[in-house]
Amino acid sequence: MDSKYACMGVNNSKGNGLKRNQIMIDSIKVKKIKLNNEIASVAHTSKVEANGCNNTHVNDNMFDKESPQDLLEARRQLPVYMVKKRLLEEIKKNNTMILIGETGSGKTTQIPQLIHEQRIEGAGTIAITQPRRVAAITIALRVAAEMNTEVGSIVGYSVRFEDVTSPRTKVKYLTDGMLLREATLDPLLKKYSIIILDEAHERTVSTDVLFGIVKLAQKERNEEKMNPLKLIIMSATMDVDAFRKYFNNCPVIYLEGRTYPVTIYHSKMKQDDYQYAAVCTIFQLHATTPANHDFLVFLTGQEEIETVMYNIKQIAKEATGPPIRVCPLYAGLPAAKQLQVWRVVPPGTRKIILATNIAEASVTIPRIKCVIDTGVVKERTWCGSTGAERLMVRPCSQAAGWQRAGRAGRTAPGLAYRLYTAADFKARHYHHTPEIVRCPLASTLLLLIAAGAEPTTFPLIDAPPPDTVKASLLLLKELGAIDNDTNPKLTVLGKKMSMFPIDPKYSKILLSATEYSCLDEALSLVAVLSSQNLFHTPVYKRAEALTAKQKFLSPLGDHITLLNVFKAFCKAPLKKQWCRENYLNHKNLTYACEVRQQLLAICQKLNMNVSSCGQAYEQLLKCLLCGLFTNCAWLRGVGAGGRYVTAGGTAAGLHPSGSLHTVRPLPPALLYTELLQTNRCYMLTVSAIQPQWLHQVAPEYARRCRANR
DNA sequence: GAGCACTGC
Repeated sequence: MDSKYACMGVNNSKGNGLKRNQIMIDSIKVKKIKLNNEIASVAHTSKVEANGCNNTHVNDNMFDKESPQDLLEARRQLPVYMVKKRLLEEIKKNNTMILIGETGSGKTTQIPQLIHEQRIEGAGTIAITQPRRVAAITIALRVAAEMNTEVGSIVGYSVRFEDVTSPRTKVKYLTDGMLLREATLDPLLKKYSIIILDEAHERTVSTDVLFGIVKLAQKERNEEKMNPLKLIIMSATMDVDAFRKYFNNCPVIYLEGRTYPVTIYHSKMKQDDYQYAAVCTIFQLHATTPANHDFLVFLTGQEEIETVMYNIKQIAKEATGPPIRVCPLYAGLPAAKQLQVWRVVPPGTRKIILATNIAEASVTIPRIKCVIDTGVVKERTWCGSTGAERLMVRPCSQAAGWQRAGRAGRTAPGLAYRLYTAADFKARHYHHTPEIVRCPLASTLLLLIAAGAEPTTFPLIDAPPPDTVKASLLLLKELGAIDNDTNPKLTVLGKKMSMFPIDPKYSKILLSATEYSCLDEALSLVAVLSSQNLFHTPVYKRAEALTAKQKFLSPLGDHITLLNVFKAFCKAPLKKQWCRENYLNHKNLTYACEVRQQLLAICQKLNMNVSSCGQAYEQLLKCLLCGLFTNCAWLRGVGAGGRYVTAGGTAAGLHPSGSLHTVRPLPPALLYTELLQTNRCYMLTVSAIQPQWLHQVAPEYARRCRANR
């Protein structure tokens, strides 16, 4: 092996016949955990990878090939199946428990089935939450196949836009966000007798809030002598001490997983340029390893991936070794291009996948032999005082490092090259900071208040900064959703706002739209604003992409431009082709259409009149201001040197990618959707407004703004 | 005249 790398613990396989995963040998976490019940310690070298994987890429045919006998045999091979008797005893005995199961233990697919076979759930339903919709869907399909039943009957799933359950459903997989939505209608979650929160270590805002919801529901149902609620917290690896403390020292059970050993190499020296180090490592390995070894390289974003891809292609022309197929993989990539990653390459060709952390947990790529881990991740941070967002490249956590390395051991033993030193790795945080302490909280708080909780006393494992809570409550007060910001109660408007699965600023826009006779347009625009970027701009086709965008541009600003794109998409007969020609993201536009339908259904339920403002866009912009009035900026100075200042006093510029960037004279006042902090502070998705509109739309806020300015 | 990771309702 190249001397650039120091090898860590390669020969740690135990002599007792247990071929343990290299990742688990570094047994920090096993030692750290004080186990109440060490139930299972089963390891296998079976040729079949456990099917309990939580992050399967969608594949409709995946489950059809196996006969019921095959399925049963596969189930029996799973570590969790081997210890089912003791596990079930523990589940019956304890009302709350934490279950730590490594990848491949089968916990997600088997435990709900085992519980149901024993009818432990009684008259209620078993809910199993997942952070991602693909996971909820594919696991439900798998479990239905294993139980030899149709999905939607005994086994079902519920995700946004899709509810495949029936009154008969006893095992229900759903996204954590979906269960949270259900909690606003029924905070005691009465229809469930057992709730399993899976992938708890990911610490999404929804899971963190659900912890509190289910804890309170369990307590209250107990006190009111209602049907009891059993809780199981499941996770791969996690900060068990914090979780145990939170759940009153409940028992912890450890289940061993089943993955293949991955040998980890660390860089001996600190690397100053991880991109360069990645390219060097790729070609060193390329020259020395067989062509059928696929590489997976973790990078931080689209631009970086495109640059590295370009460099690889240039160097490959002169390098020795087999032919190379490079595949980019990031969320913003159109779906058709993403699929290249799963396509089989001709024999003798090496596949090199350049991915963001989408490949860390969200999708699984088979046959990866080598992982090259740059050790960095792009993370969104949010500045509460200015409201600006920032994307920063930072070192990833140890947990992420293990997760990335593990991607090489899914189907066979693998190798992982870390482009940072072992000392660097050890110095890192074990986990990343939970999302709830670093994001805006207005929508979460509105949901909590709607679910009858008190925001100030609600139990959370990690409390968000008090300033963030205060600012978010103030915003809800200003939007008219709550009556006061110390002991908040929902107003009539707030009750309606909480019914929409979108940012409260956006639901306020919709609820104001009837007044401006523009609900038709507002629905489209809010749907687009709630989706991801509609424009696809590859670095090397920037000019073409810009030209294509011209025909949608509106001099009024980005909001009307987005509306033009959306309207044109709805009319286009051949949507996929049309999107390709116009450098637009078909997936995100389709998603926006689905969101619009959902929002429309809620508006109809509220008896709102869907009228159109036609070309009278001033109406629409005033309506936008009803929800976004805290996002105004005013011109300071004149001419090209004109600068804008936000209500919070932050100096901000027009982003060059926006529709208003070249418009002169500069509008005296602007409405922006987001603030982005890079080298400078930029306003994103901006429209021009008349300064007096703010006084018409939000007089109280306008007065306070003026007083502060 | 710059550059946006990933989820979810």
